[in-house]
Amino acid sequence: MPRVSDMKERLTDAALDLMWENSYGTTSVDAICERADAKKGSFYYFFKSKSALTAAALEAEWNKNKANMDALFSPTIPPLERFDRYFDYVHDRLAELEKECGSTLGCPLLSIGSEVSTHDKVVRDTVDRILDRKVKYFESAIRDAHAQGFIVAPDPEAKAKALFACYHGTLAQARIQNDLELLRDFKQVAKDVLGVKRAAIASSS
Amino acid sequence: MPRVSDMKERLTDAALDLMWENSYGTTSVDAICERADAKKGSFYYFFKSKSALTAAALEAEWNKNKANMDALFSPTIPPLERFDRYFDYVHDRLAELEKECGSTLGCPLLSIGSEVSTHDKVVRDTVDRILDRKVKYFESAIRDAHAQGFIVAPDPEAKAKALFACYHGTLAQARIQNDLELLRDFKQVAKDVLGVKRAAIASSS
DNA sequence: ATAATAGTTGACTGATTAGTCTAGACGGGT
DNA sequence: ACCCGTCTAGACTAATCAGTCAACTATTAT
Repeated sequence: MPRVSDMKERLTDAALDLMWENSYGTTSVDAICERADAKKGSFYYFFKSKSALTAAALEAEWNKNKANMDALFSPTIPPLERFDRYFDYVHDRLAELEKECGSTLGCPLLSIGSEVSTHDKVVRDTVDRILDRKVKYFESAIRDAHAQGFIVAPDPEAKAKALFACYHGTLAQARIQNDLELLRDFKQVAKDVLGVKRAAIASSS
Repeated sequence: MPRVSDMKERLTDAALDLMWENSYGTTSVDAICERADAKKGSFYYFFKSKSALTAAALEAEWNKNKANMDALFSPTIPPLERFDRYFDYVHDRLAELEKECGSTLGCPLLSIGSEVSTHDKVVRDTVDRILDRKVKYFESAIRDAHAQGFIVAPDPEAKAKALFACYHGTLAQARIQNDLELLRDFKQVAKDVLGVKRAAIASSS
């Protein structure tokens, strides 16, 4: 088997970077090729369309992040702490990206998914699948928290979906308003959604 | 002053419809003109660019809906009931649109805003401004609910932003997954976020 | 060394894009 | 009747788009 090329990865990386920073629609195949230092021919050797490349890019990103997610949501960590760590992690990553590109980027799954969902089944199904996987981390943390008596959550799946949606909404707002600070208060919002008993709140006015 | 034309409104209506159903990027000026039964010349007589038209369309949509929002969030209605009515209203409207176009569309401010925010200052600022106005309805309802002792919300602005983000996140998920049912449970989520005292919950398993 | 496979090149196509421009149609005020 | 400002018509441009293709190069297993 001759030649081993990293072109495929260069292309998916380039595509995700550009689409995350801008959008699916404004990211042209030419621009992806330029950033990946590829030519058109290589692009269409590996991917049959821009849409297929996008789906592949999202899957690749997921694979890169999976180990990280597994660690953040490790059953060895107290369940409610998993959320705090996860929210911190996302915040820090977005802060890094903000330094690089000057904008608060939010979640690529959400922005690309929302942009494309009504007219691109391939990408939409991919986004759906990945979101499902992510929500499972929430779900099992919630189930553990319930079992350990930290919260009351007889329906962990519904709770997980609700919290997930709230978090992504906050990420979307942060992107639109270009303001990472909107994520700051989310840990408390999460506790409200989860129904964690409030301890001493009435300290500040 | 000769001639009064409804073209401007036809164009903004057409633009919003198309962009809501699909996206900013996939909605071409030609397509907008076709749906509005206009010619290119008319388009650029009224609007200096696609971007300007989009901003105008979003503002126009806001103006159409403002009276409705005022009614839904009327101070004559008990504050927590305002939210329930609003969520019902949005649900019903999205259900209608779903019948017409076969997809759950979510919130156009969010999808267009998220798509465009990093590279179109005109549209982005417009979206920002309108979102700010909408969140004010939440804020004053929360303040009233606090004053009347239904909830504890010493910082109504923060609470309003949090609830708003959660709601929009849920709308975005519904769009991506093409599933309006995701909105069904939101009233309870809203109560959790708001910190409404739970009454009889432990009825179901 | 050579053949077969894996990957690369870049010119090309035809469709579509946002936006321009000139000529003229319409309709109310006088 | 006719003028003038509002609006419309639609051909046009130049750029950009996704995608195609046939020729080419590099690598490795034999």
